[in-house]
Amino acid sequence: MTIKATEAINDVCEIDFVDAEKVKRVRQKMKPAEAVTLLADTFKLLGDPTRVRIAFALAKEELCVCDIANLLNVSQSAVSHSLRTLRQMKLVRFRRVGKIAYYTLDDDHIANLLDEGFRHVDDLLGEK
Amino acid sequence: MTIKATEAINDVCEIDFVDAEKVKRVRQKMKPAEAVTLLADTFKLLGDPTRVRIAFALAKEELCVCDIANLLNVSQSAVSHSLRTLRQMKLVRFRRVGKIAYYTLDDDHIANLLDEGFRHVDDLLGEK
DNA sequence: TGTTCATATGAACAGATATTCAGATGATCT
DNA sequence: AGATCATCTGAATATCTGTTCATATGAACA
Repeated sequence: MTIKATEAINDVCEIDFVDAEKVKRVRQKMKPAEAVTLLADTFKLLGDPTRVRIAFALAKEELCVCDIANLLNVSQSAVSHSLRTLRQMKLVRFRRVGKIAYYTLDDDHIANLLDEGFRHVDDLLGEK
Repeated sequence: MTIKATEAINDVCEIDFVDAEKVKRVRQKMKPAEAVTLLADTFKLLGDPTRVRIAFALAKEELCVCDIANLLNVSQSAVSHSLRTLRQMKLVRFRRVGKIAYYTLDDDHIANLLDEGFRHVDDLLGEK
């Protein structure tokens, strides 16, 4: 049994699938494009050392913009920009007390992602 | 008790910490720069829909380049480029059988990251 | 009201990135 | 050896991204 591969993209090998059954099985498990895009956007957000550090710090304590900037030795503007994108993607949330804005992680999943991620890199760094 | 903030970056508010104790506590918990950079690079790698789909598919089955390209409807060249970066960062591993290269996830942590990530976005998408 | 302070924001620039294209490599088969 | 096939790779390009700079906002306080 063979299945002709799509020819929409000319660079794709125009042969039959190497293992059509396997591909079929995987295809059924794939997530909808909407979820994939959203997940990629979430990872992309964490794909920056400054934002990783911000998120990690906020996983430990609720912090205001100014303290984050000082803690990480990054300009207030840069922190604010980062926090906005993190906010837009619902990774962090904040409450305002007077002129001070206190930020926290909005979601336990994010703390879990960071933990699992650090476990991964610790393994990598430990291998040497 | 007050601690004078660093003045290295002029945009940072040059005031004392809003909560010096809290900042001190967090600072002690922060991860070394090396680990942070590596983690950010890992997230960055997953911050792309194509690579999320590749990694997710490889979490389910071992697949060759050609089948991945056909499955995801992406050019073989693009898949190969993506796989190389995933390989360099030790997210995937491959074995070669003749001319065919079979790829799998190199690390359970990555599958866990994807699972936790999809749980997060499913929550987000469910809220609407 | 005027000043100071914490935060937010828009524009702009430098550096990074994903994809495409063209061609290389190395394995299989005739 | 020559042809075909799967995969890899370098260069080029168009797009995106993080930071900075300058400025705006809006709260607190004198």
